[in-house]
Amino acid sequence: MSSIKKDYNQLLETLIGIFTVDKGKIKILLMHKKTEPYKGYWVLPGSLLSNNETLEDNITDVVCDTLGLPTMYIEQCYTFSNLNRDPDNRVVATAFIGLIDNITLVLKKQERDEIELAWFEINSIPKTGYDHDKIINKLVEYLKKRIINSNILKILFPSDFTLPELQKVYEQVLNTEIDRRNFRKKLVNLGYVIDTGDVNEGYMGRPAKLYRFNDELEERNLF
Amino acid sequence: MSSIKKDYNQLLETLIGIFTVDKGKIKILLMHKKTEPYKGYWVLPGSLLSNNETLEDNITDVVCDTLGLPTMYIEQCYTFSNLNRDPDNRVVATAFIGLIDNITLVLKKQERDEIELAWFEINSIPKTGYDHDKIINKLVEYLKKRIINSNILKILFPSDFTLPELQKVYEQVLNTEIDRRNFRKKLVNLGYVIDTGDVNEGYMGRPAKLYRFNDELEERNLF
DNA sequence: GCAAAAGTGTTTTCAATACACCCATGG
DNA sequence: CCATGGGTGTATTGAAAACACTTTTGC
Repeated sequence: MSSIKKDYNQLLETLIGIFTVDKGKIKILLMHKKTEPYKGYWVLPGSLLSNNETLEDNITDVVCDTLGLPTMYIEQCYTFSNLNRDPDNRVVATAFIGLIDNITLVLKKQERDEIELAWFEINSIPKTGYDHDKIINKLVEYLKKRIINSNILKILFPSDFTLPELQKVYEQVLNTEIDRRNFRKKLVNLGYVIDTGDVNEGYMGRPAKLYRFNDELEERNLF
Repeated sequence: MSSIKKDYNQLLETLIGIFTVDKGKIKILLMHKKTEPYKGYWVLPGSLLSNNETLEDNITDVVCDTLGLPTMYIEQCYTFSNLNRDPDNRVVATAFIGLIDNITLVLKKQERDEIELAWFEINSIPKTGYDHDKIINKLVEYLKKRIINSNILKILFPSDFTLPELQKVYEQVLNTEIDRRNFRKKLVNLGYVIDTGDVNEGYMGRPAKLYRFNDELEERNLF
Protein backbone atom coordinates (compact mmCIF):
# COMPACT_ATOMS: atom_id res chain seq x y z
CA MET A 1 0.00 0.00 0.00
CA SER A 2 2.76 2.50 0.83
CA SER A 3 4.29 1.96 -2.60
CA ILE A 4 0.99 2.89 -4.16
CA LYS A 5 0.84 6.04 -2.12
CA LYS A 6 4.13 7.29 -3.56
CA ASP A 7 2.84 7.42 -7.10
CA TYR A 8 -0.62 8.54 -6.16
CA ASN A 9 -0.20 11.31 -3.71
CA GLN A 10 -2.04 14.55 -4.18
CA LEU A 11 -3.12 17.27 -1.86
CA LEU A 12 -6.78 18.10 -1.91
CA GLU A 13 -8.17 21.49 -1.00
CA THR A 14 -11.57 23.12 -0.77
CA LEU A 15 -12.43 26.59 -2.01
CA ILE A 16 -15.63 28.53 -1.59
CA GLY A 17 -17.26 31.42 -3.38
CA ILE A 18 -19.72 32.98 -0.96
CA PHE A 19 -22.40 34.99 -2.70
CA THR A 20 -24.92 37.51 -1.52
CA VAL A 21 -27.19 40.09 -3.12
CA ASP A 22 -26.88 43.68 -2.03
CA LYS A 23 -29.25 46.27 -3.52
CA GLY A 24 -29.86 44.01 -6.49
CA LYS A 25 -26.16 43.37 -7.14
CA ILE A 26 -24.70 39.87 -6.90
CA LYS A 27 -21.49 39.94 -4.87
CA ILE A 28 -18.79 37.46 -3.97
CA LEU A 29 -16.66 37.37 -0.83
CA LEU A 30 -12.89 37.26 -1.37
CA MET A 31 -9.96 37.15 0.99
CA HIS A 32 -6.88 39.36 0.83
CA LYS A 33 -3.80 37.15 0.85
CA LYS A 34 -1.21 38.27 3.41
CA THR A 35 1.56 35.76 2.63
CA GLU A 36 3.50 34.56 -0.38
CA PRO A 37 2.77 33.26 -2.91
CA TYR A 38 0.32 35.77 -4.38
CA LYS A 39 0.70 38.13 -1.41
CA GLY A 40 -1.59 41.12 -1.89
CA TYR A 41 -3.82 39.32 -4.33
CA TRP A 42 -7.40 38.26 -3.64
CA VAL A 43 -8.32 34.60 -3.31
CA LEU A 44 -11.25 32.38 -2.51
CA PRO A 45 -11.36 31.17 1.10
CA GLY A 46 -10.60 27.48 1.57
CA SER A 47 -8.37 24.94 3.28
CA LEU A 48 -6.53 21.67 2.79
CA LEU A 49 -8.57 18.52 3.31
CA SER A 50 -7.36 16.39 6.18
CA ASN A 51 -7.81 12.65 6.42
CA ASN A 52 -10.69 12.53 8.83
CA GLU A 53 -13.21 14.88 7.26
CA THR A 54 -15.32 15.12 4.14
CA LEU A 55 -15.01 17.99 1.70
CA GLU A 56 -18.35 19.29 2.94
CA ASP A 57 -17.27 19.17 6.61
CA ASN A 58 -14.08 20.91 5.72
CA ILE A 59 -15.69 23.78 3.84
CA THR A 60 -18.32 24.21 6.53
CA ASP A 61 -15.50 24.64 9.04
CA VAL A 62 -13.88 27.22 6.81
CA VAL A 63 -17.08 29.22 6.68
CA CYS A 64 -17.91 29.05 10.37
CA ASP A 65 -14.55 28.84 12.12
CA THR A 66 -12.05 30.55 9.85
CA LEU A 67 -14.32 33.22 8.44
CA GLY A 68 -16.62 33.55 11.44
CA LEU A 69 -19.73 33.54 9.26
CA PRO A 70 -23.06 31.95 10.09
CA THR A 71 -23.78 28.49 8.71
CA MET A 72 -25.15 28.87 5.25
CA TYR A 73 -26.43 26.96 2.27
CA ILE A 74 -23.50 25.30 0.45
CA GLU A 75 -23.35 23.39 -2.83
CA GLN A 76 -20.45 21.59 -4.43
CA CYS A 77 -19.68 22.89 -7.91
CA TYR A 78 -16.56 21.53 -9.57
CA THR A 79 -13.16 19.95 -8.95
CA PHE A 80 -10.10 21.54 -10.56
CA SER A 81 -7.06 19.39 -11.20
CA ASN A 82 -4.75 21.27 -13.53
CA LEU A 83 -1.15 20.30 -12.87
CA ASN A 84 0.22 23.75 -12.14
CA ARG A 85 -2.64 25.40 -10.30
CA ASP A 86 -0.38 25.86 -7.30
CA PRO A 87 3.27 26.76 -7.82
CA ASP A 88 4.48 24.73 -4.83
CA ASN A 89 2.53 21.47 -4.83
CA ARG A 90 0.17 19.39 -6.83
CA VAL A 91 -3.12 20.46 -5.30
CA VAL A 92 -6.52 19.42 -6.54
CA ALA A 93 -9.30 21.82 -5.53
CA THR A 94 -12.98 21.18 -5.02
CA ALA A 95 -14.92 24.42 -5.28
CA PHE A 96 -18.21 25.24 -3.59
CA ILE A 97 -20.72 28.03 -3.68
CA GLY A 98 -22.20 29.39 -0.47
CA LEU A 99 -25.29 31.56 -0.34
CA ILE A 100 -26.20 34.00 2.36
CA ASP A 101 -28.80 36.69 2.45
CA ASN A 102 -27.66 40.19 3.16
CA ILE A 103 -29.69 40.59 6.33
CA THR A 104 -28.47 37.49 8.16
CA LEU A 105 -24.98 38.44 7.07
CA VAL A 106 -24.91 41.93 8.52
CA LEU A 107 -26.01 40.67 11.90
CA LYS A 108 -23.17 38.21 12.40
CA LYS A 109 -20.21 39.81 10.68
CA GLN A 110 -17.11 41.50 12.02
CA GLU A 111 -16.32 39.06 14.79
CA ARG A 112 -12.78 38.54 13.54
CA ASP A 113 -10.12 40.95 12.39
CA GLU A 114 -7.09 38.85 11.50
CA ILE A 115 -8.65 38.05 8.14
CA GLU A 116 -9.37 40.73 5.57
CA LEU A 117 -12.48 39.99 3.60
CA ALA A 118 -14.32 42.09 1.07
CA TRP A 119 -17.33 41.84 -1.20
CA PHE A 120 -16.92 42.36 -4.93
CA GLU A 121 -19.54 42.70 -7.60
CA ILE A 122 -19.24 39.72 -9.89
CA ASN A 123 -18.47 42.04 -12.81
CA SER A 124 -15.65 43.74 -10.92
CA ILE A 125 -13.40 40.99 -9.66
CA PRO A 126 -9.99 42.28 -8.46
CA LYS A 127 -6.62 40.73 -9.26
CA THR A 128 -6.73 37.14 -8.03
CA GLY A 129 -4.07 34.62 -7.05
CA TYR A 130 -3.53 31.08 -8.34
CA ASP A 131 -6.15 30.02 -10.90
CA HIS A 132 -8.90 31.60 -8.83
CA ASP A 133 -10.09 33.89 -11.61
CA LYS A 134 -10.93 30.80 -13.62
CA ILE A 135 -12.59 29.18 -10.62
CA ILE A 136 -14.56 32.33 -9.79
CA ASN A 137 -15.79 32.42 -13.37
CA LYS A 138 -16.96 28.85 -13.13
CA LEU A 139 -18.66 29.49 -9.80
CA VAL A 140 -20.45 32.55 -11.15
CA GLU A 141 -21.64 30.65 -14.22
CA TYR A 142 -22.74 27.78 -11.98
CA LEU A 143 -24.65 30.17 -9.73
CA LYS A 144 -26.35 31.78 -12.70
CA LYS A 145 -27.44 28.41 -14.05
CA ARG A 146 -28.74 27.39 -10.66
CA ILE A 147 -30.70 30.62 -10.31
CA ILE A 148 -32.31 29.95 -13.67
CA ASN A 149 -32.91 26.22 -13.23
CA SER A 150 -33.93 26.03 -9.59
CA ASN A 151 -35.43 28.12 -6.84
CA ILE A 152 -32.26 28.81 -4.88
CA LEU A 153 -33.05 32.52 -5.04
CA LYS A 154 -35.29 31.72 -2.07
CA ILE A 155 -32.09 31.32 -0.09
CA LEU A 156 -30.71 34.69 -1.13
CA PHE A 157 -34.12 36.32 -0.54
CA PRO A 158 -35.67 34.64 2.50
CA SER A 159 -38.28 37.38 2.86
CA ASP A 160 -39.21 41.00 2.36
CA PHE A 161 -37.58 41.82 -0.92
CA THR A 162 -38.80 44.24 -3.55
CA LEU A 163 -39.61 43.23 -7.09
CA PRO A 164 -37.26 45.81 -8.64
CA GLU A 165 -34.43 44.29 -6.60
CA LEU A 166 -35.30 40.76 -7.70
CA GLN A 167 -35.63 41.93 -11.27
CA LYS A 168 -32.12 43.37 -11.19
CA VAL A 169 -30.79 39.96 -10.18
CA TYR A 170 -32.56 38.25 -13.07
CA GLU A 171 -31.28 40.91 -15.44
CA GLN A 172 -27.72 40.23 -14.36
CA VAL A 173 -28.17 36.48 -14.62
CA LEU A 174 -29.93 36.55 -17.98
CA ASN A 175 -27.91 39.49 -19.28
CA THR A 176 -31.05 41.14 -20.68
CA GLU A 177 -33.45 43.89 -19.75
CA ILE A 178 -36.84 42.81 -18.49
CA ASP A 179 -40.05 44.80 -18.77
CA ARG A 180 -41.11 45.84 -15.27
CA ARG A 181 -44.82 45.21 -15.86
CA ASN A 182 -44.33 41.79 -17.37
CA PHE A 183 -41.87 40.78 -14.66
CA ARG A 184 -44.33 41.72 -11.98
CA LYS A 185 -47.22 40.01 -13.75
CA LYS A 186 -45.26 36.80 -14.04
CA LEU A 187 -44.11 36.61 -10.44
CA VAL A 188 -47.28 37.86 -8.79
CA ASN A 189 -49.99 36.48 -11.08
CA LEU A 190 -48.38 33.04 -11.29
CA GLY A 191 -48.10 32.96 -7.53
CA TYR A 192 -44.33 32.79 -7.17
CA VAL A 193 -44.20 35.70 -4.77
CA ILE A 194 -46.64 36.96 -2.17
CA ASP A 195 -47.27 40.54 -1.14
CA THR A 196 -46.37 40.92 2.54
CA GLY A 197 -48.36 44.15 2.87
CA ASP A 198 -45.28 46.08 3.94
CA VAL A 199 -43.36 48.62 1.93
CA ASN A 200 -39.73 49.59 1.68
CA GLU A 201 -39.62 53.18 2.93
CA GLY A 202 -36.74 55.59 3.25
CA TYR A 203 -35.42 55.47 -0.29
CA MET A 204 -35.91 57.95 -3.08
CA GLY A 205 -39.06 57.69 -5.15
CA ARG A 206 -42.22 55.80 -4.44
CA PRO A 207 -41.73 53.09 -1.80
CA ALA A 208 -41.61 49.56 -3.21
CA LYS A 209 -43.88 46.83 -1.91
CA LEU A 210 -42.21 43.99 -0.06
CA TYR A 211 -42.71 40.39 -1.14
CA ARG A 212 -41.67 36.91 -0.07
CA PHE A 213 -41.43 33.72 -2.10
CA ASN A 214 -44.37 31.34 -2.04
CA ASP A 215 -43.02 28.24 -0.28
CA GLU A 216 -45.70 25.98 -1.64
CA LEU A 217 -44.62 26.44 -5.20
CA GLU A 218 -42.81 23.70 -7.10
CA GLU A 219 -39.39 24.18 -8.59
CA ARG A 220 -39.76 25.45 -12.15
CA ASN A 221 -37.81 27.45 -14.68
CA LEU A 222 -39.09 30.99 -14.51
CA PHE A 223 -37.18 32.32 -17.52
CA MET B 1 6.33 20.15 3.18
CA SER B 2 6.71 16.44 3.92
CA SER B 3 5.24 16.96 7.35
CA ILE B 4 2.21 18.54 5.77
CA LYS B 5 1.82 15.59 3.45
CA LYS B 6 1.47 13.19 6.37
CA ASP B 7 -1.64 14.83 7.69
CA TYR B 8 -3.07 15.64 4.34
CA ASN B 9 -2.71 12.56 2.26
CA GLN B 10 -5.63 11.21 0.34
CA LEU B 11 -5.96 9.02 -2.68
CA LEU B 12 -8.01 10.45 -5.48
CA GLU B 13 -9.84 8.35 -8.02
CA THR B 14 -12.01 8.92 -11.04
CA LEU B 15 -15.22 7.07 -11.84
CA ILE B 16 -17.37 7.25 -14.92
CA GLY B 17 -20.96 6.41 -15.74
CA ILE B 18 -21.13 5.90 -19.49
CA PHE B 19 -24.63 6.33 -20.85
CA THR B 20 -26.27 5.44 -24.11
CA VAL B 21 -29.81 5.16 -25.42
CA ASP B 22 -30.94 1.88 -26.90
CA LYS B 23 -34.45 1.63 -28.35
CA GLY B 24 -35.56 4.57 -26.25
CA LYS B 25 -34.10 3.17 -23.00
CA ILE B 26 -31.34 5.00 -21.15
CA LYS B 27 -28.60 2.57 -20.20
CA ILE B 28 -25.40 2.73 -18.15
CA LEU B 29 -22.23 0.71 -18.62
CA LEU B 30 -20.97 -1.16 -15.56
CA MET B 31 -17.98 -3.40 -14.95
CA HIS B 32 -18.06 -6.80 -13.27
CA LYS B 33 -15.50 -6.82 -10.49
CA LYS B 34 -13.21 -9.86 -10.60
CA THR B 35 -11.19 -9.25 -7.42
CA GLU B 36 -11.83 -8.57 -3.76
CA PRO B 37 -13.21 -6.43 -2.29
CA TYR B 38 -16.69 -6.56 -3.79
CA LYS B 39 -15.74 -9.46 -6.08
CA GLY B 40 -18.73 -10.37 -8.24
CA TYR B 41 -20.40 -7.00 -7.77
CA TRP B 42 -20.82 -4.39 -10.46
CA VAL B 43 -18.92 -1.11 -10.31
CA LEU B 44 -18.34 2.05 -12.29
CA PRO B 45 -15.13 2.03 -14.34
CA GLY B 46 -12.39 4.34 -13.07
CA SER B 47 -8.82 4.58 -11.87
CA LEU B 48 -6.57 6.24 -9.34
CA LEU B 49 -5.27 9.68 -10.24
CA SER B 50 -1.51 9.84 -10.62
CA ASN B 51 0.58 12.92 -10.05
CA ASN B 52 1.15 13.97 -13.62
CA GLU B 53 -2.35 14.01 -15.05
CA THR B 54 -5.59 15.88 -14.62
CA LEU B 55 -8.82 14.15 -13.64
CA GLU B 56 -10.07 14.67 -17.18
CA ASP B 57 -6.93 13.14 -18.74
CA ASN B 58 -7.22 10.22 -16.36
CA ILE B 59 -10.84 9.43 -17.12
CA THR B 60 -10.27 9.80 -20.85
CA ASP B 61 -7.53 7.18 -20.59
CA VAL B 62 -9.88 4.88 -18.70
CA VAL B 63 -12.47 5.16 -21.46
CA CYS B 64 -10.09 4.71 -24.37
CA ASP B 65 -7.31 2.49 -23.05
CA THR B 66 -8.84 0.42 -20.27
CA LEU B 67 -12.30 0.00 -21.74
CA GLY B 68 -11.31 0.20 -25.40
CA LEU B 69 -14.16 2.54 -26.21
CA PRO B 70 -14.06 5.42 -28.68
CA THR B 71 -13.41 8.91 -27.36
CA MET B 72 -16.67 10.35 -26.21
CA TYR B 73 -18.27 13.41 -24.66
CA ILE B 74 -17.40 13.60 -20.95
CA GLU B 75 -18.59 15.93 -18.19
CA GLN B 76 -17.51 16.15 -14.59
CA CYS B 77 -20.38 15.70 -12.18
CA TYR B 78 -19.50 15.47 -8.50
CA THR B 79 -16.74 14.61 -6.03
CA PHE B 80 -17.50 12.11 -3.27
CA SER B 81 -15.47 12.24 -0.10
CA ASN B 82 -17.22 10.13 2.52
CA LEU B 83 -14.69 8.69 4.94
CA ASN B 84 -15.53 5.02 4.48
CA ARG B 85 -16.34 4.83 0.81
CA ASP B 86 -13.51 2.36 0.34
CA PRO B 87 -12.85 -0.27 3.05
CA ASP B 88 -9.05 -0.20 2.56
CA ASN B 89 -8.06 3.43 2.07
CA ARG B 90 -9.30 6.95 2.24
CA VAL B 91 -10.21 7.52 -1.37
CA VAL B 92 -11.94 10.60 -2.70
CA ALA B 93 -13.72 10.00 -6.00
CA THR B 94 -14.56 12.43 -8.76
CA ALA B 95 -17.39 11.08 -10.89
CA PHE B 96 -18.01 11.83 -14.56
CA ILE B 97 -20.69 11.07 -17.07
CA GLY B 98 -19.81 9.94 -20.57
CA LEU B 99 -22.25 9.95 -23.46
CA ILE B 100 -22.07 7.78 -26.54
CA ASP B 101 -24.61 7.11 -29.20
CA ASN B 102 -25.60 3.54 -29.81
CA ILE B 103 -24.43 3.45 -33.42
CA THR B 104 -20.88 4.66 -32.85
CA LEU B 105 -20.70 2.30 -29.94
CA VAL B 106 -21.62 -0.89 -31.76
CA LEU B 107 -18.98 -0.24 -34.37
CA LYS B 108 -16.04 0.00 -32.01
CA LYS B 109 -16.89 -2.41 -29.22
CA GLN B 110 -15.59 -5.85 -28.40
CA GLU B 111 -11.90 -5.17 -28.88
CA ARG B 112 -11.01 -6.43 -25.41
CA ASP B 113 -12.06 -9.48 -23.47
CA GLU B 114 -10.24 -9.30 -20.15
CA ILE B 115 -12.84 -6.86 -18.84
CA GLU B 116 -16.48 -7.80 -18.47
CA LEU B 117 -18.79 -4.91 -19.22
CA ALA B 118 -22.54 -4.80 -19.51
CA TRP B 119 -25.29 -2.27 -20.13
CA PHE B 120 -28.07 -1.85 -17.59
CA GLU B 121 -31.26 0.11 -17.83
CA ILE B 122 -31.10 2.90 -15.30
CA ASN B 123 -34.15 1.50 -13.54
CA SER B 124 -32.58 -1.95 -13.20
CA ILE B 125 -29.18 -1.41 -11.65
CA PRO B 126 -27.62 -4.66 -10.34
CA LYS B 127 -25.89 -5.15 -6.99
CA THR B 128 -23.05 -2.64 -6.86
CA GLY B 129 -19.80 -2.46 -4.89
CA TYR B 130 -18.51 0.35 -2.68
CA ASP B 131 -20.84 3.37 -2.62
CA HIS B 132 -21.40 3.12 -6.34
CA ASP B 133 -25.17 2.80 -6.05
CA LYS B 134 -25.23 6.24 -4.49
CA ILE B 135 -22.88 7.58 -7.14
CA ILE B 136 -24.88 6.00 -9.96
CA ASN B 137 -27.99 7.64 -8.56
CA LYS B 138 -26.31 11.02 -8.55
CA LEU B 139 -25.01 10.52 -12.09
CA VAL B 140 -28.45 9.53 -13.34
CA GLU B 141 -30.05 12.55 -11.71
CA TYR B 142 -27.33 14.76 -13.11
CA LEU B 143 -27.86 13.33 -16.59
CA LYS B 144 -31.60 13.89 -16.35
CA LYS B 145 -31.11 17.50 -15.32
CA ARG B 146 -28.67 18.07 -18.14
CA ILE B 147 -31.06 16.55 -20.65
CA ILE B 148 -33.76 18.93 -19.46
CA ASN B 149 -31.60 22.04 -19.15
CA SER B 150 -29.34 21.71 -22.17
CA ASN B 151 -29.18 20.17 -25.58
CA ILE B 152 -26.84 17.29 -24.78
CA LEU B 153 -29.38 14.90 -26.27
CA LYS B 154 -27.77 15.90 -29.56
CA ILE B 155 -24.78 13.86 -28.44
CA LEU B 156 -26.83 10.77 -27.71
CA PHE B 157 -28.77 11.23 -30.98
CA PRO B 158 -26.30 12.53 -33.56
CA SER B 159 -28.70 11.76 -36.43
CA ASP B 160 -31.47 9.64 -37.79
CA PHE B 161 -33.60 9.02 -34.74
CA THR B 162 -37.35 8.59 -34.58
CA LEU B 163 -39.64 10.86 -32.61
CA PRO B 164 -41.21 7.98 -30.64
CA GLU B 165 -37.72 6.97 -29.50
CA LEU B 166 -36.86 10.51 -28.47
CA GLN B 167 -40.21 10.81 -26.73
CA LYS B 168 -39.48 7.70 -24.66
CA VAL B 169 -36.28 9.32 -23.42
CA TYR B 170 -38.13 12.47 -22.36
CA GLU B 171 -40.77 10.36 -20.66
CA GLN B 172 -38.11 8.57 -18.61
CA VAL B 173 -36.38 11.81 -17.75
CA LEU B 174 -39.54 13.73 -16.85
CA ASN B 175 -41.27 10.68 -15.40
CA THR B 176 -44.53 11.56 -17.17
CA GLU B 177 -46.42 10.51 -20.26
CA ILE B 178 -46.34 12.93 -23.17
CA ASP B 179 -49.01 13.25 -25.84
CA ARG B 180 -47.55 12.06 -29.14
CA ARG B 181 -49.17 14.78 -31.21
CA ASN B 182 -48.10 17.61 -28.94
CA PHE B 183 -44.57 16.22 -28.67
CA ARG B 184 -44.25 16.09 -32.43
CA LYS B 185 -45.76 19.53 -32.86
CA LYS B 186 -43.31 21.02 -30.41
CA LEU B 187 -40.18 19.48 -31.86
CA VAL B 188 -41.05 19.79 -35.53
CA ASN B 189 -43.04 23.05 -35.62
CA LEU B 190 -40.57 24.87 -33.41
CA GLY B 191 -37.73 23.69 -35.59
CA TYR B 192 -35.80 21.61 -33.06
CA VAL B 193 -35.65 18.57 -35.33
CA ILE B 194 -35.55 18.21 -39.09
CA ASP B 195 -37.09 15.47 -41.20
CA THR B 196 -34.31 13.62 -43.01
CA GLY B 197 -36.71 12.12 -45.55
CA ASP B 198 -35.75 8.57 -44.56
CA VAL B 199 -37.80 6.11 -42.57
CA ASN B 200 -37.02 3.41 -40.10
CA GLU B 201 -38.15 0.20 -41.78
CA GLY B 202 -38.07 -3.38 -40.61
CA TYR B 203 -39.94 -3.01 -37.35
CA MET B 204 -43.52 -3.86 -36.57
CA GLY B 205 -46.18 -1.32 -37.41
CA ARG B 206 -45.92 1.71 -39.60
CA PRO B 207 -42.32 2.83 -40.21
CA ALA B 208 -41.28 5.92 -38.29
CA LYS B 209 -39.75 8.92 -40.00
CA LEU B 210 -36.13 9.65 -39.20
CA TYR B 211 -35.10 13.05 -37.86
CA ARG B 212 -31.95 14.86 -36.85
CA PHE B 213 -31.50 17.80 -34.50
CA ASN B 214 -31.33 21.27 -35.98
CA ASP B 215 -27.76 22.41 -35.26
CA GLU B 216 -28.60 26.07 -35.70
CA LEU B 217 -30.96 26.16 -32.75
CA GLU B 218 -30.03 27.81 -29.49
CA GLU B 219 -29.88 25.95 -26.22
CA ARG B 220 -33.29 26.21 -24.55
CA ASN B 221 -35.38 24.27 -22.08
CA LEU B 222 -37.81 22.18 -24.08
CA PHE B 223 -39.86 20.93 -21.16
C1' DG C 1 -57.71 -8.52 -42.57
C1' DC C 2 -55.81 -7.87 -38.24
C1' DA C 3 -52.43 -6.27 -34.98
C1' DA C 4 -48.91 -3.03 -34.08
C1' DA C 5 -47.04 1.33 -34.15
C1' DA C 6 -46.80 6.01 -36.34
C1' DG C 7 -48.71 9.96 -38.44
C1' DT C 8 -52.05 13.93 -38.54
C1' DG C 9 -55.50 18.65 -37.18
C1' DT C 10 -58.48 21.51 -34.40
C1' DT C 11 -59.96 23.93 -30.45
C1' DT C 12 -59.22 26.04 -26.09
C1' DT C 13 -56.54 27.95 -22.56
C1' DC C 14 -52.92 30.47 -20.70
C1' DA C 15 -48.61 32.58 -20.68
C1' DA C 16 -45.38 35.87 -23.19
C1' DT C 17 -44.73 40.17 -25.24
C1' DA C 18 -45.25 44.90 -26.31
C1' DC C 19 -46.44 49.20 -24.83
C1' DA C 20 -47.59 54.42 -21.85
C1' DC C 21 -49.38 56.62 -18.06
C1' DC C 22 -50.15 57.52 -13.14
C1' DC C 23 -48.65 57.39 -8.12
C1' DA C 24 -45.99 58.03 -3.76
C1' DT C 25 -42.22 59.73 -1.59
C1' DG C 26 -37.99 62.97 -0.52
C1' DG C 27 -35.91 67.07 -1.14
C1' DC D 1 -43.23 71.31 -7.57
C1' DC D 2 -39.96 68.52 -9.35
C1' DA D 3 -37.11 64.50 -9.64
C1' DT D 4 -36.85 59.74 -8.68
C1' DG D 5 -38.35 55.32 -8.80
C1' DG D 6 -42.51 52.14 -8.36
C1' DG D 7 -47.01 50.62 -9.57
C1' DT D 8 -50.77 49.46 -12.94
C1' DG D 9 -53.88 47.57 -17.54
C1' DT D 10 -54.83 46.10 -22.22
C1' DA D 11 -54.40 43.98 -26.55
C1' DT D 12 -51.95 40.71 -29.41
C1' DT D 13 -49.37 36.73 -30.36
C1' DG D 14 -47.90 32.24 -29.77
C1' DA D 15 -47.20 28.13 -27.36
C1' DA D 16 -49.28 24.41 -24.28
C1' DA D 17 -52.75 21.11 -23.56
C1' DA D 18 -56.56 18.27 -24.56
C1' DC D 19 -58.43 15.17 -27.60
C1' DA D 20 -59.72 10.72 -31.87
C1' DC D 21 -59.10 8.98 -36.19
C1' DT D 22 -56.37 7.46 -40.17
C1' DT D 23 -52.15 5.33 -42.39
C1' DT D 24 -48.49 2.07 -43.16
C1' DT D 25 -46.30 -1.98 -42.48
C1' DG D 26 -45.59 -7.27 -41.07
C1' DC D 27 -47.72 -11.42 -40.47
